[in-house]
Amino acid sequence: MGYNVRRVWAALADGFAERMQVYGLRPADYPVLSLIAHNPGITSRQLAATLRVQPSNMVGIVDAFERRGLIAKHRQAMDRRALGLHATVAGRRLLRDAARTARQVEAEVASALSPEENQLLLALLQRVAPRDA
Amino acid sequence: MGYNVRRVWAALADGFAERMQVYGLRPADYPVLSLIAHNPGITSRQLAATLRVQPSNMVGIVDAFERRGLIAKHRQAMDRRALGLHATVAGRRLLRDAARTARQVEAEVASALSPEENQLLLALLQRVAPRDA
DNA sequence: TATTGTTATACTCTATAACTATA
DNA sequence: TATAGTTATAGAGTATAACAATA
Repeated sequence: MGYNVRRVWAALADGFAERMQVYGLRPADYPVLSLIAHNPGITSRQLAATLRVQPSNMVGIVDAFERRGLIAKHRQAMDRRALGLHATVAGRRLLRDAARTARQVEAEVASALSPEENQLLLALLQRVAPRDA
Repeated sequence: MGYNVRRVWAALADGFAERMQVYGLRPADYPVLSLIAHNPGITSRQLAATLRVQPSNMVGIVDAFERRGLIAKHRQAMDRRALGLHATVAGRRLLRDAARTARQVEAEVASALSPEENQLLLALLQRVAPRDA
């Protein structure tokens, strides 16, 4: 069971990493850009908490996005320590394309099963996944 | 889907890593010891090929096992470059205990589903898993 | 005092390249 | 010349510790 979960996960992760290179994104970059685009004004601290990663590890990712013009930082008025992050038009466009490719990777892996079986697999995985985390 | 596979995999991997510490084993150590115990005389080269890892990465693991008295190396007569690896009594005992614990981790994760549902999940995962790799 | 973003640093995992001794 | 084991090293990825600015 652990073995098979690992194989499926490895197949998804490898295919995902390879396809994201086209957009200049590493696997860890994608969820960060997605969170920023869908939660305008989110801080790097909140990103780290959501992704269960240390805040220091967000710095490089966020800075690279800013240098590429995919996001902009806006110092917040109410708490001048915090930097609200916002996806630019270019960032949203890149994310849209990357998300489409990500869905393709999932579709390819899922092609081994019928739509009903995929739904069933998803439901079973969700019940097995830890409740809180 | 990728998200849920990742969550289940992370839960399994974290629990597994934590429980294996009791035996002084890191996650990557377990399959190596298991392969040696079940394939007496296997070489580090064969281990690396089976686990799809570079041969150089086997050195530290195998040497640590030898230092702990869990395995013994025997220079092969027909090819004096190769070192056949054999689990010692202590190594087999440790593996037996570690394997029991590993099964417990799987059982805990699987406890969210009925036995039939677990079988179904396993079958679906096997069909989604890549054919060759 | 506590928190945000940041720097510097360390550890793990895995990869490549080059060496030695055998073949 | 090719292969088995090994060494040294490099690159991700993620962790901890400590700092300046702000709360």
